[in-house]
Amino acid sequence: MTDNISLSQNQKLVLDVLDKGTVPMSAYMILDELKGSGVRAPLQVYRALEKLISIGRVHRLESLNAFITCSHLSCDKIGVPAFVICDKCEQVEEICDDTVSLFLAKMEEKTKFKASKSSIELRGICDACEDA
Amino acid sequence: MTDNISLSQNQKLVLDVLDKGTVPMSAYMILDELKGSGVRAPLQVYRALEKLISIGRVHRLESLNAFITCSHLSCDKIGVPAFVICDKCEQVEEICDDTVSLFLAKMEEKTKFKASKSSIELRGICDACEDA
DNA sequence: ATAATTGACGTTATGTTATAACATCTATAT
DNA sequence: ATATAGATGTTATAACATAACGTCAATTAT
Repeated sequence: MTDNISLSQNQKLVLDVLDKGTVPMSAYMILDELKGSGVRAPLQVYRALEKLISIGRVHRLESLNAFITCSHLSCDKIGVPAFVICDKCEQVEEICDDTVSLFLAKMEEKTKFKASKSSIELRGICDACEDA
Repeated sequence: MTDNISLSQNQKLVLDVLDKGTVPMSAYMILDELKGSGVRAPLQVYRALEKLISIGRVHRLESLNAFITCSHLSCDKIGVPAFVICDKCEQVEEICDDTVSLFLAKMEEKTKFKASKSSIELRGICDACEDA
């Protein structure tokens, strides 16, 4: 549990569920977890997710239609993340470094494009699962 | 129109619709276009798309839930594509070069990960729309 | 030749993901 | 005290995708 100040009740609930999970969760999985806490409808979850994403506490994985907490508390201060997603164990590694930012810069230069909300997701098999 | 040999009727129909479109289309948009050609159900479209994607003639844009034809006829021979998607005019540029492949190689090395079906999508505003 | 396999087809029903529209409600700032 | 901003709750519906069933034609193995 970290800096939840200024988050609303539903936003805290959703973030807590995601924090506890070790793999990405869909909005409806989150909803199921929160059925006991007074959260009843998909929109309550989606609205909380929208807010959490906007402040960088949560990321949406486009290729999974699922959500995870930011592994840096908030990526906003750091940069655009890339996700490395194991299709076997479902673990996700969030990479947010020069390799990614330089790649993006190069792409923007080459295409004369101003990227604002990119999605970089590598799908495959992680080292641990490969060995197993 | 290009090398459609060995494609089935439905596969050809779906590919033709995508070829005519200048922007990504959802499966249901494609279905609407094909209502007059005897294609009736979503599954017929999804099955054709699955095949077309598997042979590299079509790409799925995860962040849009939409599909476009490969701008290289088939990426299979070339490498992993990255997509630069303008949120204003919806034009998509497909980039499939060293910048992308070197980035992927670096990421794989760094994370000890074997990527098989990555998704790289830059969302933002293209040069033309930026100026306008 | 013929049985078996493969890949495509068509249909109905259903599952999953996401948002529209409407009505409150509370805190903050003027 | 009142406007406004953000959060809430609810119902209904839209949009995206697949399961499960049965059929059929082309290929290939025996």
